[in-house]
Amino acid sequence: MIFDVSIASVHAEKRSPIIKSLLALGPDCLDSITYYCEDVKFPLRETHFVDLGESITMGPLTTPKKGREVGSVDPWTPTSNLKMLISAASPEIRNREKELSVLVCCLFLQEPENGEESEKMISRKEKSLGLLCHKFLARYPDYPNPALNNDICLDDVATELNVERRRIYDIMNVLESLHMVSRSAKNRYTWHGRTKLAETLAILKQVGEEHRYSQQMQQIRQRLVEKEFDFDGEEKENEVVDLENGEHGQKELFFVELPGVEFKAASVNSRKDKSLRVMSQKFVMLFLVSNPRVVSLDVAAKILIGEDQAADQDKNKFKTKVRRLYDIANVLRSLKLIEKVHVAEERGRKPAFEWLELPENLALNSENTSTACPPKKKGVLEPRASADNCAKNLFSSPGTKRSFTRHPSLIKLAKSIQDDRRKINSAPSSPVKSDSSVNSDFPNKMAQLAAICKIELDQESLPTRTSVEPSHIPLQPPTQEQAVNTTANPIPHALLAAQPSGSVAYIPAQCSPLIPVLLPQQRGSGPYAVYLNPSSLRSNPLARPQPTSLAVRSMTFEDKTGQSPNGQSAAKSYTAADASPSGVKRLRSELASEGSPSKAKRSDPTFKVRKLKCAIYVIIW
DNA sequence: AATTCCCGCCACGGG
DNA sequence: CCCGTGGCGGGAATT
Repeated sequence: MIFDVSIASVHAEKRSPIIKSLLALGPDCLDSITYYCEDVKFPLRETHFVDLGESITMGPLTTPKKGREVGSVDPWTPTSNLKMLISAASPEIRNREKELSVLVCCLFLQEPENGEESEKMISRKEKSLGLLCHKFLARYPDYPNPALNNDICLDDVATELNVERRRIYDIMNVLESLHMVSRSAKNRYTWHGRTKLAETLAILKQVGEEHRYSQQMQQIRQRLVEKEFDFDGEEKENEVVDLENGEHGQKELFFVELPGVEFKAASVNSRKDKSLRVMSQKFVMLFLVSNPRVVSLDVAAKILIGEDQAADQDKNKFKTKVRRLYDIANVLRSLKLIEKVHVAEERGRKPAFEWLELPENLALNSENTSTACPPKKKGVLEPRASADNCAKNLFSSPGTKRSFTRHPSLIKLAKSIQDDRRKINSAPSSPVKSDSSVNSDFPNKMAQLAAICKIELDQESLPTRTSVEPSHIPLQPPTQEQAVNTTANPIPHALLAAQPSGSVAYIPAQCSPLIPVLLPQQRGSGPYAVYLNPSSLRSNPLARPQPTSLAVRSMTFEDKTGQSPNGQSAAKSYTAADASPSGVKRLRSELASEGSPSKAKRSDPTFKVRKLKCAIYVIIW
């Protein structure tokens, strides 16, 4: 049996990391991967990967290449693989009953060391705007083919991501501020991805300079410093007045548009609104303009206020502004444009964000920029760059030249995916809800799970990201913003370099007990659970009962009591309603909006997992 | 206690 | 008046 490997509902362009991740697990690990189909066990490994192996060299998993790497790239380690993989997971999985489809999901759970606390820490994070944005972004390619249908229907998105509409607006607003999307009509957006990003940022930077944001920031910082350092006297005399001096008096900044992406529906161009959009743009400008590309929240908030409604008593205004900034920051963060850091200060630390350079910009503007082709990633990075490109080619649109032979079945696969995608995109999408909602929330669970895993990973593998104290300060006048820790990147390299990348030993050592998770019980060729065979990875005395798909199912969906069927407490499920006090409230409002036809039924059985270590999320069909 | 930021009420403007 | 938008701030969850 030959299986094609693909990652359902993750856009083709974003799949290669996942595939690479699988490959990087190493042959020995692949050996131990097993999948179950109707309780029948099949060996996985080569059947799946030989296929791809033809084009995607197994190189990465043989020689880690530990040498010097370019800073921005994660070292090629299982951990980073998993992280990539997880971040690429997406909720959108359409029913594809016709095709041979196998869903693979390996969940590595760590035994609850002392299982009591950490009971429900997931609830809030799992609803964060950043996470939501992640899920949203996974559905679309970074560089969409303009010829294709890149339509976005808010209703569909909201339904599929299982969130209130309101939240989608938040995301769309900041995406629009970067011209990653544009409103095409009511309830409709067009996806542009990152094709215009560099251009937009260039413009924003320019506008930012025109507005002298750099100077303004400097002033504010200055003020803050002396206010705090100088006997904290109350001489708050020097108002924010001179900020607006110059001919820019009250030259309110409106939405910065792009030549190409004008406002489509000639309706929306009113004044008042677009606040979030504009604020987002300003926020970004601050980064582009300030020299150490770090801006703290309060400074940003001050500037945004000062310019908006001049002469407005702060305090509450300030607080609100900061709230909005968090919102914006969260989506910028999931876009990987900024990252949270802290600036050192006498009074402890201040929250701040640091701009992350676009990989696009690293390659300068030495090539044609008109195509929809993503900028190459500079082969300098590492050997796996070739595999990367190749993987990309495997799934990208026809026409792109590829230097590898594409296996016939892969061609078919790629085509299939695209057809599928087309179908999805062109599906009727008025206020009509997705009919086949029977299984429509399964993907959500998957994504949720993966997302949760990601969070866990982020937290546990990057503990130094925000906690390191700056030991050196640039020679320039030490504005607080400059005292930023810059150790974030180097650390992982140092640590991980020590251990062989893609090492086989890593998995067993780190992720001991393995619990398979999922899945939906659709008839036909529904998804099936796959997991690493514990025995082959590590002799576990408490050898779990050989999980059948049934067992798996019950483990994740049928346990409402919070007690895992087979005595395991690693994975449970519960309904949103009984999960928290707020659930009651929500329930009520749900009932209130019952009548709305476009309102998706919010049954929200959420996974609760404790001590999640890492997860693999693969879909095969 | 401070920091984050989710949630959803409700206003606004177009149809 | 209805509905799509999205400003806004209470207050809960986290740190």
